[in-house]
Amino acid sequence: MARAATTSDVFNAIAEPRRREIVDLLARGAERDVTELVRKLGLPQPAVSKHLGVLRKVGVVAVHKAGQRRLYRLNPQELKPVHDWIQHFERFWTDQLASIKEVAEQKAKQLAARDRAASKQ
Amino acid sequence: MARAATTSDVFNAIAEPRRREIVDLLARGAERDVTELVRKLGLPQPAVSKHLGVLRKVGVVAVHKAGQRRLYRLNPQELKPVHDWIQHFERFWTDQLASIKEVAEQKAKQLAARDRAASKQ
DNA sequence: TTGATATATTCCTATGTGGGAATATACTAG
DNA sequence: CTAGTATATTCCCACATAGGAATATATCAA
Repeated sequence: MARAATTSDVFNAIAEPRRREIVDLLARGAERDVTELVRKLGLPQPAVSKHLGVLRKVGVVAVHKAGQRRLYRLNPQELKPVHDWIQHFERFWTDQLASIKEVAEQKAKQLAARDRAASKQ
Repeated sequence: MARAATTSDVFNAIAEPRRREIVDLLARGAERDVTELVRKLGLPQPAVSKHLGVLRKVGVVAVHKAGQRRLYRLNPQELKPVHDWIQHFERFWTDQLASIKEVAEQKAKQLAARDRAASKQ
């Protein structure tokens, strides 16, 4: 099999940095039309339309027509699977802080013990 | 340009479901050797080794030799960029609960109003 | 109508994929 | 050393990309 399609799920869709930028832009504020996104991203318009197409297919963004423009908005609940998955690992970097502190304290104790042993000789 | 390499960053590395499974397995517990992962995943050994190679290159897992086996462990802090990015959208689904409730209440009001209007005719 | 603007689509190509199969490498036991 | 076990690597292929260029489609304005 080849690599999964970018449109196969959210994880594949957001693997592309430009698409994450688009999501970021749509998160901060209201709807935006394509021209606005083109300007902010500094990408050619067809590239932006294609990225929007991918995000549309996985449901991360939604469109509606407004005259000759198309207004895109974020559909944030479609990002939730990513959040749910990554959240399981949150404890690791919280615990990590604690364990780094612990290790440091252990080392300090060992050094102190060594010093005491050395001074006895 | 073609699609970015799976080894180019964490986002691309974890886009593959099997690799997320591997991460999940390594998250629940201690180090595991390849054979163990092969058994749990039900994949051919070369496939597992290749997935581990990708995760190694982006730093999500680390290996050390133990005799003829290689023990893999999770390197959770490398997942943090994903967490940091997705966390920005957390507010959306918290707010969403509130807004779903609101919408439901609005609809109920509208239905009630329509019923009242109908009964007046 | 015609011309301009906004957006999407199509065609192209270089590239990297994931799985299968086979093989290479490394280590261990006897 | 030899056989066996554990793991990685190589070669294959069908496939989907992302960007570029060109074009199609839709809507507006005059």
